[in-house]
Amino acid sequence: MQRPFLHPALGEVTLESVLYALADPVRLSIVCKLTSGNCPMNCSSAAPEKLPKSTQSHHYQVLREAGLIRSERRGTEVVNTLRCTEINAKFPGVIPAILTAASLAHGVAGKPTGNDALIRTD
Amino acid sequence: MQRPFLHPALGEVTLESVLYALADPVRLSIVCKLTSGNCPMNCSSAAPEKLPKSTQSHHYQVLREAGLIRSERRGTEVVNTLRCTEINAKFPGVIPAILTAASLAHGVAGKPTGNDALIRTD
DNA sequence: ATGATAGTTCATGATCGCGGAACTATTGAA
DNA sequence: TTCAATAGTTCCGCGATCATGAACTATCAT
Repeated sequence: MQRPFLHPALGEVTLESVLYALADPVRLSIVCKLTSGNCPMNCSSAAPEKLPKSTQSHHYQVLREAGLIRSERRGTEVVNTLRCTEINAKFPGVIPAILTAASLAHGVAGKPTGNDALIRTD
Repeated sequence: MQRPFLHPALGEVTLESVLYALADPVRLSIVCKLTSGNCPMNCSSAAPEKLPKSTQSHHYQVLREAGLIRSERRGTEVVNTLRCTEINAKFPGVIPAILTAASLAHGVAGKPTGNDALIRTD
């Protein structure tokens, strides 16, 4: 727990890494919880239950390095805040549209490569 | 070349798979070219040059299975069209915001996990 | 000090993605 | 028709990435 958190400067944040970070159901649900709940929220309360701590930690790292969240140590826990105003300044409308779509699509469902039930057309 | 193309019905399309598909610089540039150019466009002319055919083919498969493009065989080539009106009906504003951000961010740059030059904050 | 809590780091097995090589299908000559 | 060219696809192997249990670190309360 000694290594400091590394956050990209806004200039380093790429659209691709933001999309990549949000393309995972776990991370998308974390971001949704952070938007809806009282924003400075510790790791385990924003992550889905029953997910191993180590896995949670890696997901937070991805979100952090993508520039989506800022993490700070507060005693024994880590509180995370969205950097959505910053990101929104750089990529206008992207985050709001995604979060709206996520809540439209009810709660968040499906896996990154959910390609069941494809229909043939050729 | 015999297996027919499989396209997900709109109901099967998930936000996560759409974001995942667009999180790759190659695929994002393909989608950008499809929006800007005359839309029904064959594979090699929409993909970046110097990319191996097999890699291109895999990328088109990802875009197709994410529901972002529709592919049809026309003689010896495959023409691809965006399904953006459909997708936009399901996830309003997401695709336009991403495409706008992509062109803002100049042409398209950076890699999915581009985490160089992080700054320390803790 | 001891234990509890909250999260990180390490190591490893599973999965994924890229790309070369071989293959398939279609078109256009000879 | 056969032959070559064109446009993609499919197979396969290797390297990179991901998820998770186990061990570790840091902080707080008693």
